[in-house]
Amino acid sequence: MNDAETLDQPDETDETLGSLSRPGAVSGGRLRRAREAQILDAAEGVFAEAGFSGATMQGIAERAGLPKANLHYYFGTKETLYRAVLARILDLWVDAFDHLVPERDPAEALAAYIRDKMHWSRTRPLASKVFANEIIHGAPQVADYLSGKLKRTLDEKTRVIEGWIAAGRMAPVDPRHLVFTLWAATQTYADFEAQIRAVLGRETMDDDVFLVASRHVTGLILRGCGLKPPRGG
Amino acid sequence: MNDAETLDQPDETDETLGSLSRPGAVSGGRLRRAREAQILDAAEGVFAEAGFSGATMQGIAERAGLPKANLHYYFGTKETLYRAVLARILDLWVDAFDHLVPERDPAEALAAYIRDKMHWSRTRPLASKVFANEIIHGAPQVADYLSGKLKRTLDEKTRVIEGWIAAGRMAPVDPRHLVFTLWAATQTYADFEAQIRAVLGRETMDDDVFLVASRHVTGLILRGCGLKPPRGG
DNA sequence: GTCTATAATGGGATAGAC
DNA sequence: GTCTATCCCATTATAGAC
Repeated sequence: MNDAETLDQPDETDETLGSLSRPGAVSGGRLRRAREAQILDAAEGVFAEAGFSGATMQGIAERAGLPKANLHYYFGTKETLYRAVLARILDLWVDAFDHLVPERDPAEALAAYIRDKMHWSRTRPLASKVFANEIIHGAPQVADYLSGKLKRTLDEKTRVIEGWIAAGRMAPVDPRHLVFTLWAATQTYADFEAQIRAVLGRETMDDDVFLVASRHVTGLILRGCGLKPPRGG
Repeated sequence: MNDAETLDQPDETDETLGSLSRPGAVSGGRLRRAREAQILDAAEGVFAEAGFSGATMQGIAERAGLPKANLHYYFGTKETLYRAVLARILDLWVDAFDHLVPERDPAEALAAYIRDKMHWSRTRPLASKVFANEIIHGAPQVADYLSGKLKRTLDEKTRVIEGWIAAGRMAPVDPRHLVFTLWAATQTYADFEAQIRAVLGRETMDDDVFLVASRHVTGLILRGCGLKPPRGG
């Protein structure tokens, strides 16, 4: 199909999306890094709003304030640029799972995970949308990341949750499906923001919506797991 | 922007996507209806896999086993065909809310709603993906439906849930955000199926996955609402 | 490194025969 | 009503001047 194999680097410690700069380009150069970030920011927005096929290099160039040819100079092709955007998003999300460790109180750990995920939905909704779009269309670019690094992380966290359950510290919930629900319940405030705004009759997703949403998700999930919220929130 | 206004029919009883056949075409004709369904099925699949921009009329035609020009004969433009696909999906989903009525037991009502929604994720994942894609990209075609009919339905069901809470029949949960969580937790098994399969290490989403998923979502949400599952499920 | 101009492709839409 | 052949535009990518 496509060259998705080049994304998979099972021999390396980190199974991220791999080498994303052009073959001949050295990574250094403060100016280069700044230009790349400028282009990635613009691309994230356009890919989020239009999808991969709907996005145009011209549109990304205009949003970045650069001529179109510069994008090709820095990233070669539209697909490479798209993969670079995805890689940045995965880097962003990988850390939230660190809260789920055996020694921590389950209620505190889950509340912290929800807080972090809601934070990214609030501050980086465009990144979330690009990722959602990629998954809906069958994950052609990130399939190896999902079945590799992400699967191993989920397996590890599944054991943590099973440990909590075995110790009687929370109700017997399917750990993997609990995580699916956590992903869905938090990311919906970024991905489906248009629907939520519409049915709430709001022009914008303000802080107060996210405050209520965070309290709701935390309370509902923790009660669902037989836990009490750690704080008055 | 676009002609979204034509979708809004505030004076009619039903705020669906409105007249979707071509202006001159009479609706009758058994053969016509069959051909339209054939095209809509193919279009749903291609739009789900590729998005609106990524989908090609050629690809839809091949999937339907028809020449490309026939699609234009029946639906005029690509956008009209896309709107017809969306309209069919909304018709499909509108009924699940009927379970949430004041006189019914909250646990039974919510469990029935979850069951129906999981059923659609299981049997019509492509439809769910087309809708998800539309919302992620800002709901350009269904904005009026969301802020019209769907908002009114949600407002009505909010009052039902508030009634249950006021009567002490369930825990005090924000009704609207509860619905957002229900939508997210059920539709994720259709929309994010590629991710779920990848991290579960499965080639296909079989019945057993949906069985576990349904039990999980029902149990977690009902406990989160301070309710006990109505059956042994 | 940056930009203009252009080549090459792909796809939506339609004309017109049957 | 159905289908083939074709038009025309938008878009990716690149050549080559600066």
